Amino acid sequence: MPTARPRREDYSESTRQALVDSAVALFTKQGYAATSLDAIARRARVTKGALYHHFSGKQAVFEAAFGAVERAVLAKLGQVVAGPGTPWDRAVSGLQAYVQVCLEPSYQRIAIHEGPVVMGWERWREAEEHFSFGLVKGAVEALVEAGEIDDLPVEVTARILFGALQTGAAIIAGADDPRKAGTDVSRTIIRVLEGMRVAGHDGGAPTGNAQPAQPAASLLRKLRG
Amino acid sequence: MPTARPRREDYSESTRQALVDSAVALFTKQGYAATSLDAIARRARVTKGALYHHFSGKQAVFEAAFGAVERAVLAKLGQVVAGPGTPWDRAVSGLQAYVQVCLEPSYQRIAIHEGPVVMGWERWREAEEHFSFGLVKGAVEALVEAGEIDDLPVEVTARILFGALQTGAAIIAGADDPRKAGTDVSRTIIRVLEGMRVAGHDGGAPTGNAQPAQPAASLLRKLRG
DNA sequence: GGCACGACATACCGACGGTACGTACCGGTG
DNA sequence: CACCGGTACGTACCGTCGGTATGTCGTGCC
Repeated sequence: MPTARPRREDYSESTRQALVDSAVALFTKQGYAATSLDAIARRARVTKGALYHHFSGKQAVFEAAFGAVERAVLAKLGQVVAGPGTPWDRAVSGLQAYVQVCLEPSYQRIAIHEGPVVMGWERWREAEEHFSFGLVKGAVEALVEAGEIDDLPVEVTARILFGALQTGAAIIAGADDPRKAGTDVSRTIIRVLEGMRVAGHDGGAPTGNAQPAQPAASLLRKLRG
Repeated sequence: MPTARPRREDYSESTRQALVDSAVALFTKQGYAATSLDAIARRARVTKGALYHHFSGKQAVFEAAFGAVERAVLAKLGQVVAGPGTPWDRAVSGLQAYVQVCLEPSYQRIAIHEGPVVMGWERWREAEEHFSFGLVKGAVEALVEAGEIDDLPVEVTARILFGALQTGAAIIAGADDPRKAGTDVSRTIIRVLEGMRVAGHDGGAPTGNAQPAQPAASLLRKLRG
């Protein structure tokens, strides 16, 4: 019996959203293993029964939280990389925006650190394809297409760059002086990018902007829920 | 031989080792959360009571497994990076050796993927400082000292490179064709390194090799146990 | 105005991490 | 050789948590 006002009067969707919000908050603060379903439900002012009505289990709750965090990030970054300028400019500004996003504790913990462990690496990778990694990959593809960087294998280059970005974000998040760490990381990664630039190339002609991959797949629907 | 070592300690040590081996095997196969202490003990042909005699809890068991895996890797890589040649050559060959090491499922799962989550990022980072990351950092320091690469912040550069290496390893481990993925990853990362090279530099004078940081700290003793 | 259905709550089970305690065995001592 | 202390386990048990089965209340519908 919920002591406060019964949630029943609200809509089901609101309850589900409250559960997701609760999960994001608790997973971010305590991590997946240390967060109980009872705690998640209690914070949303419902019981475990309600939780199991909306989700098939703890992992499903995590994936919903993961999806919520990723969609928020995607909304923030989508504008930046789709903005004006050359592919190179957009890549650099997107990079800086991403580093900024990575300071969000929820993204750090849920999407980057615990995501692969809880969801399994393969599934996590598949999901990431449609979210932040999709943006990075699109940016790299645009750079190659524009002849800005050497024609390395796109997939591998994008993944490695993605890994470097995540590590950079982790550095910033754990640093004593996040501001200084932020500039250090940005400088270093941009230096890496410049190192991969084709010799004598310093700003090519703009090309059509590359959209991230098609959404498709039932996984997407689950994460979108 | 100073004092006669009682047989009992041999047996005890052997039991502990069996528990660690069992833990490494099961954590690698099933992951931390899905592995029960009973299962670990059973595989070592003892009971949970014995396990709790040797370790303070599940996390301590994981850290022992982590230490075992990391020490094995360190032994393998230590020779490579301490070998002959210029800092640049040693860095490149060490890089390739590390990518090779990363194909070990135990290292992938225990050291890289679950380590930060189970031990906590800060503690994991502190431990890594004395193991594989220590080697990478040492190599980067040597490169900077030798004037091979630009004087970016060493710590940040090393960490980002480390992240890139791990990601590369993960790519190889999950690829359909590991051989092709291996060459792609090596090529890409070496390209990244070359991109960071100081312009017009293609092989400087050898310098004194930089040792990884001092071992010290009680954490080390625990992991060494 | 019953009635089916969705949206929860309640009660309970099994598994697992952790603890308390019992016990067999070894080495030393008188 | 009897005795004793401590180590290296085994056994029994508890609390918590993920998951399930079932009950209940409101609401739209005929």
